[in-house]
Amino acid sequence: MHENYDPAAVEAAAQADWRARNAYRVVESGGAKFYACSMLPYPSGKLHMGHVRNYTINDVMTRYMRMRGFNVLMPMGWDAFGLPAENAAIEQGIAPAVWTRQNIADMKAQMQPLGLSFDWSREITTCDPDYYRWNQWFFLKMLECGIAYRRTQTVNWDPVDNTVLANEQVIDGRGWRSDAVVEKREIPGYYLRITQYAEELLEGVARELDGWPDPVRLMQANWIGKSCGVNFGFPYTLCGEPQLLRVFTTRADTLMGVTFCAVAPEHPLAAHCARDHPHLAAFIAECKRGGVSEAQLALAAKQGMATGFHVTHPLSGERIEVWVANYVLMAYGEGAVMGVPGHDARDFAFAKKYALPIKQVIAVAGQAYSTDAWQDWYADARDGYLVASGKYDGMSSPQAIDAIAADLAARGLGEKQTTYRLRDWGISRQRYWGTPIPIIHCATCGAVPVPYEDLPVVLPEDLVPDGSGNPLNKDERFLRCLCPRCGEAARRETDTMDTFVDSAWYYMRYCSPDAHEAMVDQRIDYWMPMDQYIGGIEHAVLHLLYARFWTKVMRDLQLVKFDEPFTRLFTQGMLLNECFYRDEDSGRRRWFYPSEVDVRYDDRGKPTGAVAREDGAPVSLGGIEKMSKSKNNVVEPRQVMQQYGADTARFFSMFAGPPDQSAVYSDSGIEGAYRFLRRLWSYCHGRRELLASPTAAALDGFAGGAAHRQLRRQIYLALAQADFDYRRLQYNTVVSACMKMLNALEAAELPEEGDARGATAAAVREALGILLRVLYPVVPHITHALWQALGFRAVHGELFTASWPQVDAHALEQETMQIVVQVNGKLRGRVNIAVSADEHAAKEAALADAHVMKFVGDKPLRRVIFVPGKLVNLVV
RNA sequence: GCGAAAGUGGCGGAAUUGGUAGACGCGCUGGACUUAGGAUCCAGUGGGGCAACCCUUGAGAGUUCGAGUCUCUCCUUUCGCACCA
Repeated sequence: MHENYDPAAVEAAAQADWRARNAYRVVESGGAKFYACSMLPYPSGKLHMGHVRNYTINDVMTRYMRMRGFNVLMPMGWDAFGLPAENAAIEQGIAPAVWTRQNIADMKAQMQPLGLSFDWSREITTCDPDYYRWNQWFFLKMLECGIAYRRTQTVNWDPVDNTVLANEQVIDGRGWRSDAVVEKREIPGYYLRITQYAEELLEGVARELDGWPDPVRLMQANWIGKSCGVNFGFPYTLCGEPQLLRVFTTRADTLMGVTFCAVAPEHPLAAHCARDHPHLAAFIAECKRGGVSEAQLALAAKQGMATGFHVTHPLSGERIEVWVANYVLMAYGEGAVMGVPGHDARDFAFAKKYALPIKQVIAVAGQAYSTDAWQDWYADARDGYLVASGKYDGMSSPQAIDAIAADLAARGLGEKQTTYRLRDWGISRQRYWGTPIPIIHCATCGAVPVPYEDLPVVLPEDLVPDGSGNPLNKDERFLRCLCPRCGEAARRETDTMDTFVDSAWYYMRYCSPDAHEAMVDQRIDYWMPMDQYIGGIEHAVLHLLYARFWTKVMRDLQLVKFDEPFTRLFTQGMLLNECFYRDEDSGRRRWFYPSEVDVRYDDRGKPTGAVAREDGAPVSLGGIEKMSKSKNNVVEPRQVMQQYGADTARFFSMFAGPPDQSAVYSDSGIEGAYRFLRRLWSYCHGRRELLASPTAAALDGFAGGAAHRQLRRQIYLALAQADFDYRRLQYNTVVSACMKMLNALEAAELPEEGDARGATAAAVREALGILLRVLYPVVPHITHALWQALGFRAVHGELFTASWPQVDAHALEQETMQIVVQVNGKLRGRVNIAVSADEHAAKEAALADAHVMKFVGDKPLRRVIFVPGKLVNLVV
């Protein structure tokens, strides 16, 4: 054993041992299984300190569960399709396939030294044909059963680059590369009918996902956005034919307050009215300009224009004018709304702007209604009753909704309906680097599915996008094919699938990555549903909802037997860093790397400012921010690992804060972690001879002195805390428990001579055996080395197969204990009493304390509260 | 605008869920050892006060023998949704 801790040597040796033993390869062999998985990363090529934290959380969890006896699966893969590879291709002229595979190799190489216990034999790369062929296969299955279908979609179109833009590529209504004004275009695409599962997805949130964080469940529920109301129509006549202008409302009770109707600019009735109305046509065109993102639409001012067209009120028979309004969404409900300015804040504002009549039909006792200004109670459906509504007068809102819905139904004009905010999932992307949609377009047969036996449709990997559209459209080798139905020459679909398709089911493929004949095989019954999924909160809605939907479709096609894929979900926090800047004379803001800055403190340790090392002149504190290149506050794991080793990086990232919250990187925190590991090493080095000496004293008959008993108690108390915190995934306090153990060991004054030597050796051996095992999941390398050097391996086998230490209840026992004495709830003293003491004995002990008596005085005792093991409170 | 979460020393954060607030670490102060140390070790470190004591978990109320923890009203920050009819 070397005297000094040398992380590089320790870590290389430990990893060599694990490799030689194939320590993390896992098979489906009986026993309780535990499947824990981190969301698969995009291979950007750079490993981030944030990755280190995320995967260490996963690794700590699984190493702990292995020690608890579980058969643990912890896989890793790559979300390898997507836009960044195409952007890199445009910038660097490299094929996305080459760029992506190189990045994967780089990232894997950076991950390796961290000592993560992945079973690499199950690695998945989503751009491999062996993987994405099952995207294609399942897509065809979904087409067969009607879950997948084709329809037109509205997209952002860049008329200069001739390409479709994602919402985030539209900046101020212009293409991010070309700067051309973006148009909306209608093009055909494939959709998945996730709305068919809306109710089940919502019920699952409420009933089955109790292992998920509440914010995520809430976000999913809001995203699905169920609302119950009435769908009905306003009759009108068009070219002599009776028609209905259908609307959806949750407030049918306000139907008698309707003073106008409003339709979306894309509504067919709007187009009809605009034919002889150039002003209206111009207004509609104006509304359709700009991006399609909803956030942009929401910021636009409410505008509308009357059409001059009228419909009939379904109950009163009044003539109601139809308006076109930009705040009505074609995609929600019927693309048309009834306007009730009296009881809807938005309609109220609209009516005020265009001088439309406002009619009160709901009253609340004690509240005065005025059309001058909006008040929140106008829209309240709880306390109101109907007025000016004919036969419905006096009803409560819920009663009126039922009565009005029944009357509409009786006239054949409407019915109660449940709608969802959730919309079908459009999976077509006019992009090259993705899974080809397995469809062939034939001039006579139309869109024909590729036969199953012809899968996979392989994506050519040698194309280099240049920014002007999808290169597949120019690749004749790919395009040319024969129609599977009529055998004539045909062309392949060039759209590819959304990358959310890849991530919707990859975690199932880990269970049987080598299954060549099927998407998944029977091994999935062993591993799934996953016990613990780990990922960022940013995936709270889309990815997790798509994965749940995909699972339910797989279940309905009898591929799997479970309803929900992820039993528990853990959302880990981000790693942030300080940043520093100086505004230069040129007006430019210069960001300093934290290592270029010295922070100054006053005598109390309060920071007083910071100066740049290069010139000693002050710099400003920019606060704590997400690590980003532009702010110069990125820390590369490589630097930390080279200087201090992987264990220090792991230890720091676990100790920095609770794993579910964001944490701040700090150099002194890294130093502190390194200091602890060095102390641990040197303590063990100092005790190696004691531990090597033969000892007759077995722990069973261990009767050592008070110092020995105190040490054992401290160690086991810390073990109990660590075990509790491992179970609730609070690894920062696990680390703190380990620090307490080492502090206790270092502080213990144990005899090392004569008869007591054996007892001391036994106590220290027991304590270190526990400490090394508790610390192992966090810092597996140094503990591996110390376990061997101190002779534990010879007795108990390898550390990575060791079992979790049990708390010895006997060691925690004590004869007397300190309890707190309160007088009127204020802390006034501490007394030692027997553990077995009852309330009476505790009271007597408390009253015997001089300091306590000072506060009790001769006042009569009104009440005594005794909490065994904690305190006694004297109420006077 | 709607919804959610969170505010604890100079800092990161503990407090096993109503029972000793500030564990553990960082930083800072003093000391020891040193040619030197930004290495290591020892001691101190929420605020006020000479002291007895008093105050202290964003602010204010409330429930309770007892509140960081529960309730209400504000304030601040972060996140999510964003015209959802």
